[in-house]
Amino acid sequence: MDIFDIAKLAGVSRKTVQRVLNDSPQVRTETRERILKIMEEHQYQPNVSARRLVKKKTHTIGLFIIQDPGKDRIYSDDLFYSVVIGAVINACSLRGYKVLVTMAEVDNPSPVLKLYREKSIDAGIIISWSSVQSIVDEILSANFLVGVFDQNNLTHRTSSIPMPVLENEASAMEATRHLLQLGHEEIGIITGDQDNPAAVERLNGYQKALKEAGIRVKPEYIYTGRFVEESGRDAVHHWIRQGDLPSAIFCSNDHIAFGALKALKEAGRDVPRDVSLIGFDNILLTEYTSPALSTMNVPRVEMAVALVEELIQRVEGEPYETMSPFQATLVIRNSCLEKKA
Amino acid sequence: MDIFDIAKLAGVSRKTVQRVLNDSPQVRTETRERILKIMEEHQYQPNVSARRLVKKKTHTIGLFIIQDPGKDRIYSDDLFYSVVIGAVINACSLRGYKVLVTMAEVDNPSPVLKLYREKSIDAGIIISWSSVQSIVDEILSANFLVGVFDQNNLTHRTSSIPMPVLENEASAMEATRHLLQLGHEEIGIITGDQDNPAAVERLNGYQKALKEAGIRVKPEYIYTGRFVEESGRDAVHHWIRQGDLPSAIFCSNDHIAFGALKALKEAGRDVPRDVSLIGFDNILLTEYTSPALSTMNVPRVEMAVALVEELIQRVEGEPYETMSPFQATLVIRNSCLEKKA
DNA sequence: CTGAAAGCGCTTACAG
DNA sequence: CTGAAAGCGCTTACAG
Repeated sequence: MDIFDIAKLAGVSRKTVQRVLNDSPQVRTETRERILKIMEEHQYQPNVSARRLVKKKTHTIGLFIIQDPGKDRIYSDDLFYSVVIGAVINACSLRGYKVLVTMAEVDNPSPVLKLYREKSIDAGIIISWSSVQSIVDEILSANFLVGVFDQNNLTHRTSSIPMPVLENEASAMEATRHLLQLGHEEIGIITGDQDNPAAVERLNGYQKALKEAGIRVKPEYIYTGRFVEESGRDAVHHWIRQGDLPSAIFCSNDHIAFGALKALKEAGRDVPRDVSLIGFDNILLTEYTSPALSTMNVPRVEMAVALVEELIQRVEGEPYETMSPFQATLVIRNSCLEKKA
Repeated sequence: MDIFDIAKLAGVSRKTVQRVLNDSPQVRTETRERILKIMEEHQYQPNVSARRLVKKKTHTIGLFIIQDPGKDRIYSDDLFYSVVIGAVINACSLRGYKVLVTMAEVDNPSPVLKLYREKSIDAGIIISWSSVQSIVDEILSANFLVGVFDQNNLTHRTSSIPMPVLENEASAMEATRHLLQLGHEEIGIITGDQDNPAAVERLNGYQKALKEAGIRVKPEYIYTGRFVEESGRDAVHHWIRQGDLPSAIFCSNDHIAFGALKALKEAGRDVPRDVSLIGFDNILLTEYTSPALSTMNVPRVEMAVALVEELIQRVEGEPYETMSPFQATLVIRNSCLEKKA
C-alpha cells in the first residue's frame, strides 16, 4: 500500500494525494475527503524512510545517556534524571519529533557520532553525571547539533550549545535565607565536589546570604564534601566530634541531606527539633524520608522543555533566543523548624 | 559523501564497496583495507534511511510507555520501571537495535499504531501500570509484533505476545516463609488490588505458606487493600483499632510497606522490634527508608533482557522459545526481626 | 567474479 | 492547475 495505490483507488493522480498529505489548499474539499477516507480505510501512513531519504530530515532527536562507571547509573541508581528524560520525550513529541534513546559510556562516544553520520537523527541531547566536554567537542567539530541538559557537564560554555542554566548561587541564597528566617544563626553547609561549579556557586550563595543577614561566616561550619550521602554522614560525625553541631544545615544536594539525616538520627538528634535540614534538587526520595525533606526544587521539567524548544528551533532553522536562567524554588516539608529559644 | 564517492576514491566499483560493507569474503584483504581506510577518513556511514527503504527492516524497537491519568506516571512518580527501561535500551543496543521511546495515553494508542504503519519500527514493547489489552489487540489485529513487560497489563495471555512471567505465588510463599522462620505466627498480609492477578497470586502464596507451616489462616489478618501507600496506613490503623496487630506483616508491594512503616512509627510501634515488615518489588526506595526494608527482589533486568531477546528473535525470524518463569528473591535488610519471646 | 540496471516509496523541480 | 520524470542513497537480482 503506497501513495500510488491510494491515488489509483481514489481515481486521481499521485500528485493530488501528495497535496492532501501536505495539507496543500489546492484540492477540492470533496476530493480531499474522499482521499482521506481511503487512506483511513487502508490505514495508510507514508513510509518514513522514503520521506527521510529525500527530505534529508529525520524529525528525530537522539537522547544520549552518557554513563560513567564511577558515577550513579542513570536508569538504575539515579533519582534525578528520570523526570528529565520523560520531559524531553514529551516535549519532542509535542513538536512532532521522535526520540531515539541511546546509552553510551563516557569514554566511548562513537555510537553517538555514528547516529549523526548515518543520518538517524537531526540533533542530540546529552544527559550525564560526568564531564562530556570531549564528546561535545567531537560532535561540534563534525558540525552536528547537540544540547546539554546539565551545565556541570561542560567545562567551557559556548553559545553554540543549547543548555539550560540554573542560578545556583541565588537558589542557595534562598535556601539559606529560609533557615535564617526561622531564627537560626548557627548554620552549617555541607558542600558538593569542589571541582563542580554548582557546588562552588551554592557555597557562595550560602555565604552571601549569611553576610546579607549580618552573620559572620564561620569556617568551622563549612564542611567540604561531595554530592553523596556519605558526605552528609561524615559532616555530621565531624561536627559532633568537634562538639559544635550547627542548629541548621544547608545540604548542597538531597543525597547529602539523607546522609546527614541518618547520622543525626543515629546520634540521637531529632530532625527538625534539634537540627533543621534543607536539601537541594527535590528528587523523588525527599517525600519519603521521615521527616520529609525541605529542599530546593530544580525546575527540571521546565528546563528540559526549554532545551528541547531551543534545539528544535535551531534544527528547523527558526529564529531562537537562548533560554533565560532558571531559579530553584523553596519546597517546605518537615525538616526545618524555628530555632529553639 | 555516499557509497559511490567512496568507490571513486578507492578506484573500485560500487559493488566492491558494498561487499566490504557486507563483510563479504570475496574482496582481497589489501583492497578491503584500503576501502575501510577511506571510509574511516571520510567518516562515511551508510545512510540508514536508504538502507531501510530497500531492506524493509528498521532495526528499531518501539518502547511504548503507556500512561494512565489515574495511575503513577512512569518517568515521574514511578520508581519501578526506570530500571526496566534502561535494561530494555541496553539489551536492544547489544543486539544492534535502536530504541524509539514514545509516550502514549492508555485511551489514545494511535501514535503507537502510526509508528508501525509508517515503518518506523520492526516491533514494540509496552510498559504500563494499566491494562493495555485493547492496544495490544489492535496491534495484533494489524499483524504487528509487540511484547508486554508486565503480565498484569493483560487480561488474557497468548503465546503470540512475548511476555516475561513472574511466579507471584511462589515468591509470596518465600516472603511469608521468611517471617515464619523468624518465629512469627501472627502474620498479616496487606493485599494489592484484587482485580490485579498478581495481588491474588501473592495472597494465595501467603496462605499456602501458612498452611504449609501448620498455621491457621486468620481472616482478620488479611487486609484487602490496593497497591498504594495509603493501604499500608489504613491496614495498620485498622489492626490497631481492633486491638489485634500482627507481629509481622507481608506487604504485597513496597509502597504498601512504606505506608505501613509510617503508620506504625506514628503509632509509636518500632519496626522491626515490635512489628516485622516485608515488602515486594525491591524498588529503589527500599534502601532509603529507616529501617531499610526487607523485600522480594523482582528480577526486572533479567526479565527485560529475556523479553528483548525473544522479541528480536521473532523479528529476525529466528527460532525462539518462550521465556521460563521468573522468581523473586529475598533481600534481607533491617525491617524483620525474630519474634520476641 | 564483475558491472549496469532496476527498484524501495517518497518529494520536487520541470514541462505542458 | 496537472502529469511525467528525475532523484534521494542504498541493495539486489540479473546479465555478461
